[in-house]
Amino acid sequence: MELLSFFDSVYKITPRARESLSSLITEKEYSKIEIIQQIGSRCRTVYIVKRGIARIFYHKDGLDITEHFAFSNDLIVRAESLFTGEPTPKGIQAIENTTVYAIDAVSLFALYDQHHDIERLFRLLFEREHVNSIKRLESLQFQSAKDRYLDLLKNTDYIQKIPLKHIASYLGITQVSLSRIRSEIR
Amino acid sequence: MELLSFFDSVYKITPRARESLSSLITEKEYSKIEIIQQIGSRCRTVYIVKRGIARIFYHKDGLDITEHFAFSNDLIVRAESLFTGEPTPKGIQAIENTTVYAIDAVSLFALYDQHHDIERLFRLLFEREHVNSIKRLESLQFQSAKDRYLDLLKNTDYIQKIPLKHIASYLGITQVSLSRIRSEIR
DNA sequence: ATTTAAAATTAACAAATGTTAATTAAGAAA
DNA sequence: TTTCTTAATTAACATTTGTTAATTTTAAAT
Repeated sequence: MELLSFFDSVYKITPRARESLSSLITEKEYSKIEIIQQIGSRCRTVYIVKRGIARIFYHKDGLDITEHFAFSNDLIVRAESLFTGEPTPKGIQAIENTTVYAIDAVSLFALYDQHHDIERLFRLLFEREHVNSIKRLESLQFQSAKDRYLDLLKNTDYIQKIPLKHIASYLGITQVSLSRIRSEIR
Repeated sequence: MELLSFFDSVYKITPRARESLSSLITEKEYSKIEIIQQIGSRCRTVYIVKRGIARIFYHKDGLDITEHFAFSNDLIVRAESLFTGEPTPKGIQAIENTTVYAIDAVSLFALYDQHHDIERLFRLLFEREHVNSIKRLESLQFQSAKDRYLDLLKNTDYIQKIPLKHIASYLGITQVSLSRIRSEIR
């Protein structure tokens, strides 16, 4: 399975662990716009995008805000819920027709006890997410919206497949501001 | 040791593991303003604040920007370096006279191999940091500077011990803007 | 205590981003 | 295609935040 070789590239686990882990992995397909996890739910599934694009979003003052985009091989979890067990005001939605690998979190965490190396693999995977959060923090803390947009253009393929309203809220600005920035650039 | 009971409250490890871990823990004192880790270095130490206040900071366009504050029992690491091995443009500085527990990261990671439960303990500790990063992201993405300041006031004791210029950059605004916000509040 | 340097405030003006509303463009459904 | 709905753009004006510089306050050093 493609996912297992991706995992291998992060940290190689024993064949036995690999066997146990692969039995937890299922595939799910979602069509464009479809909700993968409802707002307000608990995060009890670790998703990894196989193909397509998904986003984490929430509502604030009636606005729809995108917190995160995920592309191929990206994890997509609502960590503030997965790690605490608390419900989260955030949901997950497919932006394109999207296939994800899904791993039940309770079963996964149970496997951690039996296989030290599975816990390590996922520790390393989540550490990458952690670093991503920090990078994003840096850009939101002290870059102008225009610079954040230019960085996003530079670093993110598939960007043209994402509705601009989602990009705007991801950047922390209104859609109108993003339009203005785009017109300044050209 | 106080630190070990704090660790116990997060995840209880075996006495043997506890023994091994405690042999790695040293204490260091830093006086106000003193640099704990230089900008540009690699993060090879996990610090936990015993008492006092420390910050993670970096320079951007000649400005000093505070990315993070740490108080008693808070971890303070430059995760983007600790988890990747790369140098980081960030440094660590004591804001008050500060005592930290220091754990050498290389030795710690070596212990992970021998003690599954030590790896788990630190996984859980770093997960908390990860969740903190996400919370901070939310506030920077779509709250006004005034709301961010009010939240900080509400949630953070000792805030009055931190120079306003550090608070301003932490909030992603200039010191002048923070002064303006403070005068509006009263 | 006095002096000195650094931090915080204030004010005036500039730039960036938000808000509302109208218009155009794009995409989905029939 | 044609129609209809949603997304994106544009414009005008409001608000927030930035910039510079002067002033006051606070804290450090002597």
